This record gives sequence, structure tokens and C-alpha cells, in this order.
Amino acid sequence: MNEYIKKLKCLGDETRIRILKLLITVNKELCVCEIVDSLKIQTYTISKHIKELKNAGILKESRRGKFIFYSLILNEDNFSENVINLINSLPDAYFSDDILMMNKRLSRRETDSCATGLSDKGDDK
Amino acid sequence: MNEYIKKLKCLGDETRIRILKLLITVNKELCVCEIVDSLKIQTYTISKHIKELKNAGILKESRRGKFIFYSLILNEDNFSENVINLINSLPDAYFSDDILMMNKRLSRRETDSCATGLSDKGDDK
DNA sequence: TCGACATTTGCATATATGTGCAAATATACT
DNA sequence: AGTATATTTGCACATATATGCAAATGTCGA
Repeated sequence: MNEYIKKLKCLGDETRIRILKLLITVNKELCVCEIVDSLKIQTYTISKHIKELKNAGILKESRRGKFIFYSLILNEDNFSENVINLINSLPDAYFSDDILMMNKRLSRRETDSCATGLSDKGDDK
Repeated sequence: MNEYIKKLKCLGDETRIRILKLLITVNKELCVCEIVDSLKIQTYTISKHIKELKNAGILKESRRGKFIFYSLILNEDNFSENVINLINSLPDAYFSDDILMMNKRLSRRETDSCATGLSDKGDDK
């Protein structure tokens, strides 16, 4: 049971829920800097929360060059699906700013990869 | 969002999940001593976990005489339902002993001291 | 009121967790 | 090699949490 409790414990933090909501919404990999820009939270804070989500078996990573992309691990059992349903049952209003920011950030992707060097936050907000 | 995060945080503990699983399974009120007997965990430990579940708005209490009965709060939103689905998607094996004990304990409701509060359980709200 | 029972609470302690900063690692480019 | 970018990690600190015991509270019935 510990495996599941670890996952559940991970859901008890606002930042981690916000990260998960982004990944659920966009339904693809996001790199750390994209998550940072979307949530406007320090990189090392995001990094540490992602690490926990990874340790709990909720996220997987894949490095491509300088970037590390994270995405949800979707298992066969109903558990993953129910986690997603649970998060999706939270009021959208809590996440609207995050999603807006994420879409803005993702629109700057040139290929299917993170838009290098474009995370200078002054130009088009 | 804090209200929901508090609830999610509550789900990150094995004892609390086991308590919730009992309540979901039996689908009625349980008194503290019945939960204690089912899970074989100290009364004060159960009491404290129940207190957190209550503070998070997951459980409600109703005192009848010496006994305090607890049951799930079911809200209109999908959240409650999804919490239940999530807990129900955990492997039954983790809870089989608990459920067995609970059924054993509940079958004594008519004869046991704890059953005094239960003889009039027809008015369950 | 007293005693028995059911449950909660206060206190102590050990452990876990979140956050911030600085430094470290990893990779790409020149 | 040296620099820039992306991300992680180690350390420190404050706060939160779980647990155990003893004592307190609330309720019933004699």
C-alpha cells in the first residue's frame, strides 16, 4: 500500500497539484523552464517538487539536450485515471492563470521542443 | 484552493485511508470504538486522525450518548465522488483484514455495549 | 454525586516537509 | 578549455506531522 500512499501524499501540496494540472491539461511533455514560467515559482522549488512527483512514480523524465521534459506516468490500473479525474474536479478558476501562462509559453515553441533562450520574461507578457 | 489541498493532504496517510475505506465500504456511520477494533490501532491515534479528517471537511460527527459516530460528508461537487473512486481503486487486498474485522464487529451491534447507540440506527441521516 | 465507559486533548519528542540560497552538475556552443 | 543555459542538490531553518502517554472531558446509570 505504501506505493499508493506515497502518491497520495504527493497530491497534498498546492504547487504539485498545479504542476500536475498543467501536465494533464496540455497532455504532453513539459520542460522545467516551461513549468517555472507558467507557475511563476522559483526553478529550484519546482525542481524539488518534480523530484518528489518522480520519486512517487507519478512523473517520468526524458532529457533532450539541455532540457529535461516531464510527463505523467499512466498506468493500467484505474488509479492514475482517478487521480486525473480528481484533479480535474477542482475548480478551473484556481488554474486559469497558470494555463494561460502555459499556453503563452508553449506558443513560443519552435519545434516540438522547448523554446531555447526565450524564457527572458520581459518581452511579451 | 486551500480547502481542497487540505482534503488532499488528509489522503496522504495510511491510517486515514484505512478509516475512509471502512466508511466507504460500510456506507453508514461508524463509532470510534468500531474503527479502533477494525484497524487494531490505539484509540487516541484513531481519534487524532479522525479529528484531521473532520477538520478537513471530509467527515462529520454525530454524538449519540456515550458514542460518537462518524460518516463521510458527501458534497454536490464531483470532488467527494472522485475521492471515493480513488480510494476504491486501491487494491482490495490492502483492506481485507480491516473489512473482515469491521464486519465481525458490526455483527455484534445488537448485543455489544456499543450496540446501545445502534438499536435505533434506522434514523440514519 | 460517583464510577464506568467512550473519546478527546495536552504535552513531549522524533521525524518529515517546504523554502531559500549558493554551489554543483549536465549539456551545448564557440 | 571556457562560457552560457538548464536543472539539480546540499545545507540551514522553520514549520508541520505522527505517535505515545497521562490526564481531561462528556455521557450514562446507580
